[in-house]
Amino acid sequence: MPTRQERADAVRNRAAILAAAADLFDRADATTVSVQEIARSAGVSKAAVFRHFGDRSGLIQHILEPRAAALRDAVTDGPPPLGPGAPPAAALTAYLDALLDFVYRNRVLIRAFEYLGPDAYYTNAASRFWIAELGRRLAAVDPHRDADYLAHAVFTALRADVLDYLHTVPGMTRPRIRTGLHTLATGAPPPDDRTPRRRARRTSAD
Amino acid sequence: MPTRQERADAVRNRAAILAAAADLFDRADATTVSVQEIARSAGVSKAAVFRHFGDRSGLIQHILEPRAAALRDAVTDGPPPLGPGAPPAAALTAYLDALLDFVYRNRVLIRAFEYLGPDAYYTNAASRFWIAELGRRLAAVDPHRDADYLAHAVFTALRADVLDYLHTVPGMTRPRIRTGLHTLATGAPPPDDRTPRRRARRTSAD
DNA sequence: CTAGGATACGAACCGACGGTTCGGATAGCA
DNA sequence: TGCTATCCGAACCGTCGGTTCGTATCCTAG
Repeated sequence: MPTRQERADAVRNRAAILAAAADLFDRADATTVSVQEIARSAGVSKAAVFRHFGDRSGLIQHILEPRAAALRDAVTDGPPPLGPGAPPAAALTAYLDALLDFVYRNRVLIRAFEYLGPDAYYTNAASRFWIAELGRRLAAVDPHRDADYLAHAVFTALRADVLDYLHTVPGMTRPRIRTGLHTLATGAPPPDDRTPRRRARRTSAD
Repeated sequence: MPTRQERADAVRNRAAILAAAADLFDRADATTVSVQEIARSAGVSKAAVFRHFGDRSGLIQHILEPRAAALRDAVTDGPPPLGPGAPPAAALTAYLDALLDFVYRNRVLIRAFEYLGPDAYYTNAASRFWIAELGRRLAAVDPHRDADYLAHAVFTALRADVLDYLHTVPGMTRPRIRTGLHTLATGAPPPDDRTPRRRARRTSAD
């Protein structure tokens, strides 16, 4: 029994919801966007949103997934150093840079996801993949450290809310965060680091 | 004009609310405890809770503050190595241990606080104090690293939700987290570390 | 082209949330 | 004892994520 073709209005509405949601999530503070708003912005009833995506979490995942797929492909099948085959140190550097970039570009959406529930950020399939891969690359660089713990710690430092906070409140620039992140993961700045060396940097007198 | 003495029932109710809230928060998942529940458990109306503490955030802070005060005093005025006067490495080790212990003991309450809002965890006065002190001790140990960034990263690794997750999902023990945390902060395990050395530790086959 | 059954639609509804309003009870003070 | 500032709880508010259900729409078989 062949499944009936999907109704045209259903296809249209789902696309409209996705577009409206992506737009609203990317624009505003993620936690303040209600499903009601998204539905209204898409010209659709709230029930339609829940029918298509199950719940708020499903909607967010549907927007985030295609964006994450590109990075995942580059990591598993792309050319080195991000893809497989590069020497461990270069592989780790490229991976950290790619993750930082990805989280930063999608930070509002990821924050919405983090905010879903206590462990939502860590226990979803995508994050588990990133963490496992991070652990592998860390272990390849230095098998003496506890790569599993370190992977979780570094991944935590990559949380969207953390990056957002570091950027807006203490005003840390992205290169500085990048340097700090690499230092955290490897004990040394990345090879091409351009941030000035500093001794006993003092907190700015604010 | 001398202020009238506070009404006895007001004093009684405030104490009852604090006790009930502390109990509920310590017991259950922090994010699921509603003000309604607290009020009912204290034998008081919901309005009474808001009258005494302003809002949910105020209530949580009122419970957390006295617990934090003890640690803060030990850090600023207590005997070394937690208090001032110890050599930098010992001061940092003691501080990390004290923070880890404090967060772990009060993790449910702190999670409730973290959950209040996006930057609530970092921007409140107490956290700013812990982060600044952490930065100072980190800088004293190694002035070459970016102590300000590192302080934020280590403090993030000390978030209650992170510790809770590490403990319950990947099943990391507290000594292991402690070792990882010290390694993160200093590049080496704490001097009295007892966790077995491991090379290329593999993720358990789950 | 049309009839009919599947399917998606939105309006109305649900319980619970944090927070507010307000008239009435009550405790402190003279 | 009586006045009054204070504190009380019941009822209410708008909004949230999520569900129910009668109806309108769309695909498809004849």
